Parts: sequence; C-alpha cells; structure tokens
Amino acid sequence: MKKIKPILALLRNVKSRTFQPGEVLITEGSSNKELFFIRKGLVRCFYINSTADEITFQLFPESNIVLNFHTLLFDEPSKFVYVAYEPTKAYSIDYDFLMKLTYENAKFLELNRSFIGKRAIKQAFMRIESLVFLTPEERYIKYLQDYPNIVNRAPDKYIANVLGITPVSLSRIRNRMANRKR
Amino acid sequence: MKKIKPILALLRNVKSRTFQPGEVLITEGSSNKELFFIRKGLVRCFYINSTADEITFQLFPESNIVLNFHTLLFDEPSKFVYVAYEPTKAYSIDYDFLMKLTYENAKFLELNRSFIGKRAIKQAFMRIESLVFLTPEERYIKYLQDYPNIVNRAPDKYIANVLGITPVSLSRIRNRMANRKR
DNA sequence: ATTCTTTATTAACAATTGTTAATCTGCGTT
DNA sequence: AACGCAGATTAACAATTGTTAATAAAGAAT
Repeated sequence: MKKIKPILALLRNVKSRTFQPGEVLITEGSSNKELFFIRKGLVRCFYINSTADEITFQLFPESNIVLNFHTLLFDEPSKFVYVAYEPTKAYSIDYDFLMKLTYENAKFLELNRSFIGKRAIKQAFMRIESLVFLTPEERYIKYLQDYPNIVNRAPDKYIANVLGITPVSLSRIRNRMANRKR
Repeated sequence: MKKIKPILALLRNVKSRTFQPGEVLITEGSSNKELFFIRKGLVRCFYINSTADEITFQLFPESNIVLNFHTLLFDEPSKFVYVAYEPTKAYSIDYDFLMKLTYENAKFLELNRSFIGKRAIKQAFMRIESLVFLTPEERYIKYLQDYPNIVNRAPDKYIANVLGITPVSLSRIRNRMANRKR
C-alpha cells in the first residue's frame, strides 16, 4: 500500500474553524484531543471552583496553541472550559493523527517538537518563573510586555486571575503604577 | 549498514553517575543537554539574583528528571545551577542522542513522550495550577503531599523559595498550622 | 435616551506577606 | 565543653493582599 505524502496528509486533516464569542472549543469533562492554532481572536480557558465562580487560567490570543492539557498530558478529562471571547478563527488538527504522522515521518518530529510542544511548554516554564520570582506588580508588567494590548481586549478580572491575584488587587496595582509615573 | 538495535544503543549511552553534596550537575551559563534521572538523593536547582542571593527554583528527589530547560526548550544557556544537595546517584543520557534514537525508532517516541516529556511537563503544569489557584499555605500543604518527607531532607528556606514565598513567611505558616491543629 | 447588567474603582478592615533584626536552636568543629 | 555558624523562629513595622461592600463607570439591551 502506497503511503500518502505526509504533508498532504497533514493538510487534509487540518480543519479551519470559526467560533463566535461564547462558543466552546473544549468543554469541561471532555477528552477532546484537538490542537487549535489560533489565527485570529481570543480564547479564554477557565476553571469552575467549588463556589461556581469562574477563574480564568489562561488567555490565548493570535498565534497561540490551545490544547486540552489535562487530557494530552494526564490522560484525564479536562478540568477547564475553553471558550472564545472574541470572534475567533483557528486551525485544528487531531493530536493522535499528528502523532501518527510524527511516528511515520521523522521530519514531523522536529515540527512537532519545535512548534507545538515547545511553544506551550516554553510558555508554561516562563510562567512558573514569573510566579515564583516576581511580585504581582512585576508579573503584571511582564504580562503586558508578553501580551501587548491584551489589556484592551480582555477584562481586568480575567487578567487578575491569570496573574494569581484578585481583580481588586490588580486595580490597586494599576493605581499605584499610574501615581508613580506622574 | 546494519542498524544497531535501538535498545542496545540506548543502554550503551546511558551513564551511571554519582554526585557528592555540593557537586554541580549543570552550571550557570552552560548549554548542557544531558537528561538526568535521579535514582537516589536530592538535587537542587537555583537562580542567582542581582544581589547574589541564591533562590531555589526546584528540588528533585528520587525518580525525578533533571534537565536544563533553558537550553532544551529555549536554546539558551542555563540561568540556573543544578547541584546535588544529598549524595546522589543518577542515570544520564545525552538529549540529542535520545532524540536521534527517537527519530529512528517509533517505539522510542512513545517512551520519550510518556516518560521524559510528560513527567517534567506535567509537573510544570501542576505547579502553575498550584501557584495560580492556591494560597501559599495551601501550596505548602500540597507540596508536602506531593513530596512527602522532603521537609526532613531540605531546609525550609529552599522550600519557601520553591513555593514563591520568604522563609519567614513559611515559618509563620507552619506556626499557624500547628496552632490550628491543637 | 433610558434602563439593566457587568466591570472597575474606591473604601474600610482583617489577614497575610515582606523586610529587617534579634533571638533561639541545632550541628559540627575545635 | 566551649565556640562558631547556619537555619529557624519570633518580633516589630510597613506594605500588600484578600474580603466585603458601596460607588462609579462602561457596555449592552430595550
């Protein structure tokens, strides 16, 4: 049986998808194994705690990779909900399919490692450094640098959650920064 | 040219190494690409900040993977020092060699993904969840659960750093917990 | 334009943390 | 046994954060 050229196989299995604000990419409890590359828009990933409050875990603007890491890394159903906050365009591909391609073709291993693995993992490690070494204010400043103008796209309460502080505290940090500047 | 059986190639390239307390596995500025599997002992990874203080980033007891993630993920020299705190025995293997094996043999991909990748990355994501969702006290309790009896092996000041708080604050947390229990 | 709803800001207070320094404790050395 | 040293605890104070609630501002809906 003749093998299909892997690049063609890849392209055939990439889906182009759009999500309206509020539309769910991955729901809580799901074992979705899709990988989403966000071309345009903004996706929010949040956790629902014991008092039914939503705590935003991460925001994914353009060129970020959205993946259900509970399933892909822990083989567990997702504890998070991934939902579009802005109108969003993404490419998606099944992770298992991508792995299959990777098995069959060494060139894809490099692609996979450098593009998908590295990106999400690099973000994760940088975030740990940020949380361990920096104060909340320093984290906020760094976040603004890493995600320029996200502050104009997402509510502060989401950003506060991502930084691991309360919205009230973020508001005070902004206040202090503004006063210092003047 | 006949291919060597990959399992044999792997075994031939695994080094068994021992480190005395204070001995360095990976030094700051190095681009070491070794992977260490800690069989016995305890390795400490720390950062030297602008005032020449050592801030412990992570502790690696038995069955943990030690790797220079600045180099392996960012292609940058290590910002951290990895040093044995207890007498330590480890297996080590060159990461590039392991990748080469992985390229050549699909079975190793699974090994690599599940064993090496997953473990370090899983830890990373769980640590982010811990830092974002939990208070310092909750983080300490969780750390004790995840690393039982590490509190008897490593100084509190190291553990405080790992949790992202000061040693003084950790001492107070312990005090509060003890008072509550009685 | 007006209402309704959500978000952001501010205030007030309790709790926690950071910081610095003093004290205490345990450990190894001499 | 006496000493010195590093780590842990405690104290004191300033700064920050969490919490709750009230107010203000901004958007969305009618």
